[in-house]
Amino acid sequence: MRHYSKQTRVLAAVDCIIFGFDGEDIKILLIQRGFEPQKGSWSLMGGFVQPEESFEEAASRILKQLTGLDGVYLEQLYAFGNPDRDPAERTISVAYFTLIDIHLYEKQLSDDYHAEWFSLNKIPKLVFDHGLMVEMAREKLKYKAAFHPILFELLPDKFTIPQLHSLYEGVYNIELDKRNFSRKLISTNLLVKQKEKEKARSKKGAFYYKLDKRKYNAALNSFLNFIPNPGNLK
Amino acid sequence: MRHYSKQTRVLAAVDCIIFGFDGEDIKILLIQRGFEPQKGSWSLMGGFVQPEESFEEAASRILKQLTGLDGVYLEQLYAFGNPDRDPAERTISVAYFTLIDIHLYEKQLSDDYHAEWFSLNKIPKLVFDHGLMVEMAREKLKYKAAFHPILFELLPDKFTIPQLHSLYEGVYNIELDKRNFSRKLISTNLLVKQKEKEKARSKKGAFYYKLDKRKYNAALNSFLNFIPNPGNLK
DNA sequence: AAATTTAGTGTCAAAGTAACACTTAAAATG
DNA sequence: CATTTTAAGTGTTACTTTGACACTAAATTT
Repeated sequence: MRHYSKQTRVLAAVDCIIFGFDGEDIKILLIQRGFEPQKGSWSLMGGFVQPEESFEEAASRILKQLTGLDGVYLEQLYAFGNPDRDPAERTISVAYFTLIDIHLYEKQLSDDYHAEWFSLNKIPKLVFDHGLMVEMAREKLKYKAAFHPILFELLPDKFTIPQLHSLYEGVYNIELDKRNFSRKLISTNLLVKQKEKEKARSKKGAFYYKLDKRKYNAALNSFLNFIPNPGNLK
Repeated sequence: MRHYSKQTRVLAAVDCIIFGFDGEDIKILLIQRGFEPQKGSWSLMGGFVQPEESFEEAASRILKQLTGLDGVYLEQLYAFGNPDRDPAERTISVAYFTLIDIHLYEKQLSDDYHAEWFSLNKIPKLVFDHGLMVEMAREKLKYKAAFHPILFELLPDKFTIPQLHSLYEGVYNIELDKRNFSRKLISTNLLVKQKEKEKARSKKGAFYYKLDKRKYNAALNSFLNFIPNPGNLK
């Protein structure tokens, strides 16, 4: 079998933008880089693609390494390939964005990486082009969540409508009328009301809901419309 | 400067899915592969990323090589990285999809590549994973064009509403009511009516329109809604 | 002059959207 | 135990958007 002998080869990496929601703010999980160059700087979790791996497998492996979680929402964001993006050697990176239930992470926590959650408006300076990756991931999250019910991935199994409400307000950084929001949510028919209430957040307590998994999986690929005047996203 | 000496390197390529519209059908431009493996098979136009190039620069260069065109609509589609996608040697490929005015191409034509336009429903078997790339590009075109006015990139400077109408019907493979379609189009305020008519397509002739470039550039990033019941795209 | 072909336009009912305010449940307070 | 506090939960209305639908107008061909 012939090879393309005259072409130069490059390193291939993946980096993960990991989103979580603690009930107050949208956050992303960052680590302190453990090796040179720029050891000690804040960075996305990433790693090199191994010889037998696809990009997606590499991203899953890296995600599992850091969070202990399997089977989380994972979507390719963009391939970054500027020749000088890593000063050490030409390295292309395929960025993946992932949505996890932050509480599951807390349970699985095995902190070999000095990982920390950062609110989106308090992201520290990041290595290489990771700042750009985060920015693009944010945009994509906004864009996609305006039409597809992906933000449920950030919530636990049981959640309340007020929780969802703050989540959407946080992602879009706007206020949403709770009556219209609630009506829209209910009318998707994705939610199944539970009998128990969540009592931590308020005196009255709010009913828990669960996702109807079957309908949810179908709805992931259809167009809902969660955001009024989606106007100028991305 | 330290290097990541233990990691394996891979080849990096870009491939272009080039869409055009001849007034009848949506087509893509394919070439006959000029080198092994699979020399002579139909393939997307592609090439290796050079040491000083970003992905986007590589895609522009390759596009220019084949079509002679500069400054065309170009958007990253997806990074393909399965270990065995190229049997010769591990090669990752970043696919770009591009929209060109097919008539400009005809003028610039310099056929060193045995390039041919193929209607979307008559795509031949393609090398490697190029068939998958084309499929994803189609999906993305549908998805994006449902909300953003990108299909104008496929038309010449002056175009008629009936032309636009067939274009949209072709992309979505549905019939669109021309009254509603026309109303929607006009109400975007992106179109400027010209005084001349196009007379080739019909006896009565249809007025030409041009894009209001300023409004168009703004509108590329906003949400319009060209397709009734976008229902289940992608 | 008549026929053919495609461009271009208007109405109306239904659905969806956004704006808006009060009631209710439960705990905390005095 | 009565009152206060806090956040949950719910309905109405005007407006806009959508989709279904059919006729007239312009120009060429016969």
